[in-house]
Amino acid sequence: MEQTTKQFRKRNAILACLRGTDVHPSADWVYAQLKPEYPDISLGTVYRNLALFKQQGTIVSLGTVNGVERFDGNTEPHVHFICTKCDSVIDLPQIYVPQSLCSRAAAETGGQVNTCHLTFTGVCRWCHPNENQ
Amino acid sequence: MEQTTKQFRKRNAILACLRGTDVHPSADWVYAQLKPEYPDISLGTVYRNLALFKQQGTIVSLGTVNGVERFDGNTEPHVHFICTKCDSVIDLPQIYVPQSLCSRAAAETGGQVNTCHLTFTGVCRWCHPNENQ
DNA sequence: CGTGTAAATGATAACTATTCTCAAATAGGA
DNA sequence: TCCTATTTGAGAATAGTTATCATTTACACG
Repeated sequence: MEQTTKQFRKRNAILACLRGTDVHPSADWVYAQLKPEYPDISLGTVYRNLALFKQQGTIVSLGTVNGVERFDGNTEPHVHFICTKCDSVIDLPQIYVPQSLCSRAAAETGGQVNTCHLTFTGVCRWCHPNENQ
Repeated sequence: MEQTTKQFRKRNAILACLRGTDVHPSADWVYAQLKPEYPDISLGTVYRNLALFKQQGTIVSLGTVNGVERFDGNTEPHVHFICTKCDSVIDLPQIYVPQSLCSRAAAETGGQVNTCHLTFTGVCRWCHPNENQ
């Protein structure tokens, strides 16, 4: 447990940053977040480690929102809402994709199904003109 | 109907190309597809018109697959499967997202829900090693 | 038939997110 | 303290997409 001393300080900070937020950040957001505490951190390091975590399955990619990739430290499958005005990504934790859909998808593709993403887009309550609260 | 004579020949060809395929193409694919018949077509024109159609709602964007945006001429909501090996996008026409999920999403966000995308990823039957047929 | 005007297009430059390169720094074991 | 493998920073390179601008085109009007 003393293993996490120095070698991976920045790497660990990147992972902690992802796990400590629910904004589903981009690489740039993580970079900006860590910059004050690690003034010499490089954007390349953020990209590198995000790619590593993604490949390990430690984090998950939500795909791109408005051209930039967004990540999620919560690897449990869950549903997302994307606001097309402010590009925020919000969890909808009370909505589940029925398991039956996944098994039917596997049957219908005839291949192998690994992930399942249900995503709604629209205008969030803070961007919506008629509901500013 | 003589309106479709010359002014929008390329524009119409782009739309027809999208509507006449089920590969959920990228801008580059459309460009390559039209190049033989329209040797002087420009990639910029393809991008421009795809953006126009998307804004009009004539076509729909599936988001990016491996960094490139993919489009669908079928604007009816339906479910997709993306193969992470060959990047093909396949319709799963027999699977529907329960309407109840959409209304619950609208309720839960407190905003306005416009679209709903259910996407599975995995390995398609042609890329899957144990099922090469 | 000409002419004028607005829209569409081609060529290419510009932009942006991301990846790659490589030398320097670092960690941790011998 | 030295050695080796890994991580990192800085910046170059890449790829997809968008913006620019002069040219072309369609079509309405005379």
